[in-house]
Amino acid sequence: MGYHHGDLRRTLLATAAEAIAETGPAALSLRDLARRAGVSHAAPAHHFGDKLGLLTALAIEGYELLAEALTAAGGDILDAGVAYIRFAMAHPAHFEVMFHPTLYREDEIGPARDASAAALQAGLANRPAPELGPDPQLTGYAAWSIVHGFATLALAGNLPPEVVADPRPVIRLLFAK
Amino acid sequence: MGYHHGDLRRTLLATAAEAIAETGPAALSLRDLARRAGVSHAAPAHHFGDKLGLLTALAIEGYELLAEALTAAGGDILDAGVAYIRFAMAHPAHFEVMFHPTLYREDEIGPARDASAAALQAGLANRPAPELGPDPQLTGYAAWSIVHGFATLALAGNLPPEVVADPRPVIRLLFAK
DNA sequence: CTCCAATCTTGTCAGTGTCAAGACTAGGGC
DNA sequence: GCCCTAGTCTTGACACTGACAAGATTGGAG
Repeated sequence: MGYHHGDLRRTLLATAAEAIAETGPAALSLRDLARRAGVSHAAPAHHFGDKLGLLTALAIEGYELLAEALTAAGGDILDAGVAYIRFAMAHPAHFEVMFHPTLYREDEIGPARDASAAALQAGLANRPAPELGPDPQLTGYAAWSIVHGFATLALAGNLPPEVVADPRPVIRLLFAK
Repeated sequence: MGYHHGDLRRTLLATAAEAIAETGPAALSLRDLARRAGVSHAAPAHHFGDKLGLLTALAIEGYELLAEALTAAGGDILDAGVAYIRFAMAHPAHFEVMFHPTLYREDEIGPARDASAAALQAGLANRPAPELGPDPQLTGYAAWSIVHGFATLALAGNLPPEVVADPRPVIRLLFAK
């Protein structure tokens, strides 16, 4: 740990994720983050420039984590779907920010975003052709929609716990013949 | 048009919806709304109490609009799904707020919310039994997930315009045998 | 005509994001 | 050993925001 604080950047990102998970991005306060980290109110600015910068960094981190989770899930699209939902539940703040472009600078997240997209499409490609239907691309959007919607609804508290606990049966309905 | 402004309440809600649709809920400013409406900075407080109050009113309005749209769509669940997505695209700010409980007071939206839920379940009940699968409730969550996910992804700019233009083929994939 | 309740204004306060300027620290070149 | 530069953090300031209190204005009921 280097100087006064050492890994302030990491600490701020982690604390921001906590705060957002509890009270949402709208209530996020840089000064509050600084207080929790024990630094002055202007310290965050040095690492992230401004608030958008911090949220941009969070979004990038989120896309990287998602890409990892998806590739770790292997080639099966069902497992990828479950991994997608688990990621959202495990990192609600990242997930929240990632899909709200007004919260960050979209032009800075390119590479990280592409990595996630590639991981998603890879999962789709490994699926047997008959299950993909006549238009595989449409099936891809349907799959993304169902897991994304499931995750979003679960995070907002709109799905009962027992359903959230095992998303597999719900996802399977899209591919069941 | 009663007093100085007349229907300030309605104007503020409409302007808030515009502002949120453009820059997101986090950037919403009561003082800015007041300026746009041509009233003093404290005028909104009288109608909504505080910021949460305004967003709560928006959420209620959203649930009412959604309930209307769903019942107007008739008994078919495919049409209901399309109506759900069209509602989200037509009223992005309402939709955004409705599904972010940290933005408003959940204990004040009961009735409006129940009306929407009832309209949704009615659509599901009118569906022929074989399409609902072994567990109709799970199918309901799957249907909700796919249309909600589709709407959310579309609003965040993650779906190509031609797919958004006609969501039907994507939704149909869930029920196609 | 009076009075009242609803609506809006003015004034104020603490809290926030951002910028500018300066202070401190670590580590490398001499 | 010493300096000096780049990176890190602090201090101070400013405009803006949400919220509160107190007062002004208005339309309408009686």
